[in-house]
Amino acid sequence: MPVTIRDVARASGVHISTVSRTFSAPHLVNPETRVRVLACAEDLGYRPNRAARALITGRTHNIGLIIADIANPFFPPLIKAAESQARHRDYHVFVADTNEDPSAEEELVHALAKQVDGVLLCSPRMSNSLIEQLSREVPLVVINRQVAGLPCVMMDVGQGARSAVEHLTGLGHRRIGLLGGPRGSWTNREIRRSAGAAARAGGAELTLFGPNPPTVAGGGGQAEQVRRSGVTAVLAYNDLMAIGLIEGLDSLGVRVPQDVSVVGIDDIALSRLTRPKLTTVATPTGAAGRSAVDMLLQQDTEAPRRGLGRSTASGDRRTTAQLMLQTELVIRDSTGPVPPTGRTRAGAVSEGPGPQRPADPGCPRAATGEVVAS
Amino acid sequence: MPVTIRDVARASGVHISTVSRTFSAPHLVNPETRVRVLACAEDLGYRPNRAARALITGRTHNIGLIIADIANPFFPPLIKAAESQARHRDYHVFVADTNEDPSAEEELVHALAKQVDGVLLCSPRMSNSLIEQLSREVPLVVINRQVAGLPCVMMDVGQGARSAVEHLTGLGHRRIGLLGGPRGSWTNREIRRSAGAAARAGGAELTLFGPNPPTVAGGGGQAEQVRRSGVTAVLAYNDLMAIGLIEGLDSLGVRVPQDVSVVGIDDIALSRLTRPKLTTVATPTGAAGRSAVDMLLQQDTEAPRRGLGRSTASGDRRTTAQLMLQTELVIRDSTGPVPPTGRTRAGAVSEGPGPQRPADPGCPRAATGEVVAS
DNA sequence: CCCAGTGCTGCAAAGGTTTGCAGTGAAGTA
DNA sequence: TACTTCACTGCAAACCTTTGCAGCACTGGG
Repeated sequence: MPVTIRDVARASGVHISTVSRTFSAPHLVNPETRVRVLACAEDLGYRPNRAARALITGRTHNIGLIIADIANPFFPPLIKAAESQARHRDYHVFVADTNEDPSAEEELVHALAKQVDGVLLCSPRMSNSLIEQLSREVPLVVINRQVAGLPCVMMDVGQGARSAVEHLTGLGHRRIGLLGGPRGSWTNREIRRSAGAAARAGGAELTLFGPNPPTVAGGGGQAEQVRRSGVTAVLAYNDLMAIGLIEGLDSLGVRVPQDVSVVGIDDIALSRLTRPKLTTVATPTGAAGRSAVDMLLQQDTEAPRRGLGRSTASGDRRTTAQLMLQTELVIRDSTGPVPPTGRTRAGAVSEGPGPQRPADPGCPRAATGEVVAS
Repeated sequence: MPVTIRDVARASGVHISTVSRTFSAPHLVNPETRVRVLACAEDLGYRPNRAARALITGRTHNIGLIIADIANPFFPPLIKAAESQARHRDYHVFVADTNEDPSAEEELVHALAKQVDGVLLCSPRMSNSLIEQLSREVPLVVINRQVAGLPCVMMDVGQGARSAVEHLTGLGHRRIGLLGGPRGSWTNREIRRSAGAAARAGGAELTLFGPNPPTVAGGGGQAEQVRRSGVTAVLAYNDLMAIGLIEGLDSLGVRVPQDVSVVGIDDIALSRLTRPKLTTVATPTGAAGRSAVDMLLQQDTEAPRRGLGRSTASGDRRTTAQLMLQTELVIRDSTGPVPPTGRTRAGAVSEGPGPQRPADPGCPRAATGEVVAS
């Protein structure tokens, strides 16, 4: 039923190789023949079978993009940017979602392996060693994570976290919470490290809440703990969690930013729509998507799949680029000066009663929180 | 460099067909041989080439999912549901985004055609005839649209629009705006038709604003026109536009729902996070994704790709299922009674000065809006 | 002793395409 | 005329699997 190159050859009275060339190297075939073949192909509705073509050329002109959670609005801009960049270079992007599940990630890399020319691994949750192993099966570019020997594009979320914490200490906050993200996240480790250092430098104490799923619910679920801990400001793993936390605090009667300041990370579109508008660390997601595609395609054209280049197994560790993109703190309405009644060690000046803090049931230090730095 | 079945055969001292069977029909090979082959395969890191396998079996175990705009939070739940359903049946889903561009849709169907066993076309913007034509190239299931002769899963957005308008007329609104979606959208036509009928039945006048891109910006861009038109309530093509409209109205000093009521469609997660919480028509996106996968896979198993079944060209139009899923109005905080000072024809009782309407510069009727029904 | 059956494995064709090489005929050159 | 060049086209191998069929060595029954 499906029409093949053979049908077209028969219909137009030429050999299949001529039909093939009509599509993949038109300048090699006589113009007259070409139009005839093209006409027949059009007639029959022939389309070259891309799978069969890939089998022999070793090129699919597809890119796989594996995403931890497509429902997180952080990713769509990255996806769009990658797609647009790929389109310019005549590639298609296939996206797959893993539900934050490491085993699904591995599974998907295998599934994609021979159907794409390379895979963009976005915020992977699996182990470094597994990633390295998979990279022998198909060219990989890792986004939002650093793994040695592989091309990576990262966002300098450490710098962002530092700026955020400095912003908070600058506002007088001395007891800051860190709303942690998912286990296994490189970004999470970076944030934690840098925020810890910045807090120490600013004379503040950092309390960790987590790990949590990086979702609105994940943020909201810690509202009670945050309230009880007595922190006056929180840096969240991402905007979604920050928004969830604000929601949760709100329903507990804690106002943002009057009672507690909250800052997110990512600067998703949504962060401009909530009330209060979210102070957050903007990450260059579009640039990340574009760069990742570029790096993959460059690596791909450098290393011909077939024929020469029979890379001498060892010792040709290509100079794998690792790209670090800058982030930027965007100050909006969810952060403010430390509340007058807040028990900050630095002894913020009390300016009268001010807004009433919610009841604090005798648990002035971290409730479930672990003190990371002080 | 890539290790093939031949390498494994050589290493384990058997014929390639035995290796093949070890993976695709293990019960046909001697247990001893099997473990030896498996060991060698493991050793060499062999993975069957899915593209080559697909070439001969005619099955890829992949499903393509083409989405109009991945950044629209309406889609992720559908994608997730489809993926999970597919996973249960041992299929993978590849998602592709078209940026609401009809030509990208066609392009993508071709690109996916031979690399998947079928394609789910979600909210397509191309013409019916083109869709039918493409369906001869690869099995198709259409979501959010009705096209004759093809399996479709739709949401009864007409019923939803009707409920929404009835809700509004029940609140006393007699001048209702319809914030239209993108050109070429089946959903848009359905909404318009049903909303028009419901308005007529309720004695209300319906004013159309649009078409617009189905985004926050698309909704916000009509805020000025909506204000000038004098409508007291608006039904938006989707939640995103509703939210954008609310934002836009807010910055014009028009309050929702006191001055104008707004209802969206889709019930995306975001609609519970905005202030005011959005009244909207909930659409069963998860069920749609699951059903679409089921329909595709059923159709796929019915029709063996190779060998028998050589369908007699005409006359075997399989009874193509068309599924209509129910929708439901969710009343939250963005709708309220018609404002006392509103110039409604039904003559709502004036209850004193009430909230001041914004200045209306002598343009009491539809500004750019087209009256659809009255 | 023959035959059928069983359990496993090898053989080779098939799937749709690309591509190096060789062959064709015609035109151009000496 | 003979030789080269040129533009085009056909041939066949190759890519990596799967799978129907046949062959093999045994076993057990008649």
